[in-house]
Amino acid sequence: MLDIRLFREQPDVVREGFAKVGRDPGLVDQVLDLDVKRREAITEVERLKAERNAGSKDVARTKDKAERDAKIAAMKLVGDQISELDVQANAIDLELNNLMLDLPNLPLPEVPVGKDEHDNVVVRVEGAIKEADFAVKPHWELGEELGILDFERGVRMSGTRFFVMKGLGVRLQRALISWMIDMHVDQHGYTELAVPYLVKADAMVGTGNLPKFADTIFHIEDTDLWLIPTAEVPVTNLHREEILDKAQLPLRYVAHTPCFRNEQMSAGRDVRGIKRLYQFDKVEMVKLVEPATSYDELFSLISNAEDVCKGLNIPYRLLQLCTADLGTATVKYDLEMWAPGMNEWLEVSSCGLFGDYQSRRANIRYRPEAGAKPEFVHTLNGSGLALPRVIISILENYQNADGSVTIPEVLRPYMGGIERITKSKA
RNA sequence: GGGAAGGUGGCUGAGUGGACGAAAGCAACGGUUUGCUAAACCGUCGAAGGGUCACACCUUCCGAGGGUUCGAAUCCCUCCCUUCCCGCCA
Repeated sequence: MLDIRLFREQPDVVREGFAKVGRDPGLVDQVLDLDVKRREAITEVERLKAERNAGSKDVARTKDKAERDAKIAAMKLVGDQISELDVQANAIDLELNNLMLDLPNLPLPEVPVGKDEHDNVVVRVEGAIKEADFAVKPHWELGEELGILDFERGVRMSGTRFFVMKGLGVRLQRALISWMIDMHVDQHGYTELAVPYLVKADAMVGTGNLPKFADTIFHIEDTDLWLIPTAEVPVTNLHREEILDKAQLPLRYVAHTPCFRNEQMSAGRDVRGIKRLYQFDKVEMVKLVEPATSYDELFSLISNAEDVCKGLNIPYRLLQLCTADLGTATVKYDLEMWAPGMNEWLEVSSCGLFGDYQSRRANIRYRPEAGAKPEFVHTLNGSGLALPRVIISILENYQNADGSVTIPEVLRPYMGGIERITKSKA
């Protein structure tokens, strides 16, 4: 959510930002109009309430019965007016609030303006793509042959976009999770969290998933619980409604969770393999920081995610997303790993700086110094990394001519020293 | 799920219809004193919104939402949460 003062003081800045992300700049005027109406209503209601408060105190002091009754009668009238106007004021307030919750964040000036993902900018490519001297198989073929991916049975029990992982496939995923989290904790200074996978609507509103993106997340019927689409939701909301000490910042958290996404893409797109699923595992990094440091924190976040790619020794590239792809961030970079079997770059991380957009919604503040007014923190998050896609990249980059897959060296200590996945030993 | 007791400011904790945004203590912050540390003393010390150049000032908030009343932290209703006991279960 944006600061209403920005609309009052610099409406053109907001209009320009909305235009860049493809939203109607006229929304600014809707906000301003409601803001004026809201303040008029509040002023009037408050005037009446002040009158009633004074009048009620006067009643308490009045001893004469007749005089007292007259004053009570007069205040009753004021009370009736208040209840009437209160209803109006609340309606305006609600309308404004709903509108504000629906509005996007503003992109930073440097973000390239674009219409869709084709306008994202490749910042750099790291690692060389090796040409194999055999036909590289896509992971779904390789995984089924090795007996570590089972699509048929996953679909039978849960439907399309679900799968089952077996044997060394699961072991590989577990190894990745442990290795990545250990790296972020031991080398990058994050604190590990285990969080709920179901959260209340308020938490979803806090991170911006509700109300706007309700059709992309799963809701548990007859409850106020929603399945998290990413650990970003419970982790960012960890400190909702809190005023933090400056000394606590920056807070850096890492958590592994499953992620549930009600993908609304066209039928038939990305249906093969484990690229796009209704449920997948991810290691996520989240930071709550002082505004002045947030931009630097974004680049250290990206670098933390890159260290995972580097450790696995898989080619990857860094993309700066254009205004069409920002989601609710002010600026965002993606990491994409090369998948030679699918012959495409796979998004394995999305690192965004959200400014105070989320903290304002979730009401997460800090006190810049003792006695000072609380201010909103800045929030950031980035995958570190998304598992099924990293597994795709490992299977496809580390496959051998005989159909086996070599385990990346960094993961071997987490897999009991196993060096490769073969058909007979999967 | 059943029973009991509770939810008040950063924390502890008074307050059962009228000057209560809320006693007191702790913590924090500023100052005085002191050779240093500590202690003592004095003062400040919740949030949101409106308003103001800035103050002043006004409104709201005592788990949440309704209700009663001229007036609610205080009375009534519903819900949520916490703790303990019982049941159930990993």
